[in-house]
Amino acid sequence: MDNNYDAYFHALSDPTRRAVVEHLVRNPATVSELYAAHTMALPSFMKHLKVLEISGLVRSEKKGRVRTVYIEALPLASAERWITQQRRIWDRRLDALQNLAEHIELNTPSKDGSK
Amino acid sequence: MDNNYDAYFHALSDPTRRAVVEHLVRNPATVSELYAAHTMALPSFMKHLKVLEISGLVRSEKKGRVRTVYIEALPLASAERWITQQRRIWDRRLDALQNLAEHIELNTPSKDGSK
DNA sequence: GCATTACTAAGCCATATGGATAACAATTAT
DNA sequence: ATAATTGTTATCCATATGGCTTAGTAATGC
Repeated sequence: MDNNYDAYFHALSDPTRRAVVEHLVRNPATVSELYAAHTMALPSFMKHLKVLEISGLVRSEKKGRVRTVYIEALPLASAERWITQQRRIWDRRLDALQNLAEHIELNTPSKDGSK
Repeated sequence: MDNNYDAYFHALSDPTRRAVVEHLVRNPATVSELYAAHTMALPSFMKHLKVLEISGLVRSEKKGRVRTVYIEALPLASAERWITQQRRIWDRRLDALQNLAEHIELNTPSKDGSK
């Protein structure tokens, strides 16, 4: 079921790597193109790409001396689903509490003190 | 705008911490209650809680000797939104490519070789 | 008051992380 | 053939992380 959450979330926990993802969802890009937006040394940047690739969020192919990097949609969707599911459970709980509050309000004696 | 993505995603990159989140979206819980499901030493577990709390994904209050932990909905939603947005951009791109493909197909000479 | 419960603090340790530099391919352009 | 481009490999470094133990403190229960 593609549950590599540790790696997915770890990969997304760094701003450089999120910037790469933000680039790649718009267009595949070569290492140089991706690197252009950043100021660190290239080998440092390459490490980030490797983290992304090992996690599975990204795939790459080398042709000649140029490596092109592509986003992988499924892992991103998988990470999204985990969060969405948690939020949904939380939302349902809020609803339940809300309903409970209304129910109590309806059955609570008002100012007249009637039991 | 509550953009603490580094901390949010880092917090979610550990299975122990995700388990805590999964628990807390259903119910607030004390440290002991949360700890019950885990086998590591308590101080190790506490470190995970601290990571969650510093990130902002979680809030806690101490009453007497008991600390109760609550989920914070907004950061979770914020992390979700970041991913959702990336996926949407990616989806739109796919649609565009799909449309392009159809367009080309319509305007492509078929077997008869007609121009 | 004393024991138990529920954390908290301090410090140790091995490994991971995020940065750097230097040197080395391997392609492609001139 | 040489030079320039585009990565890659190998090391090094400081700090962070995720685990541990040991020794507290502060509330509560008996």
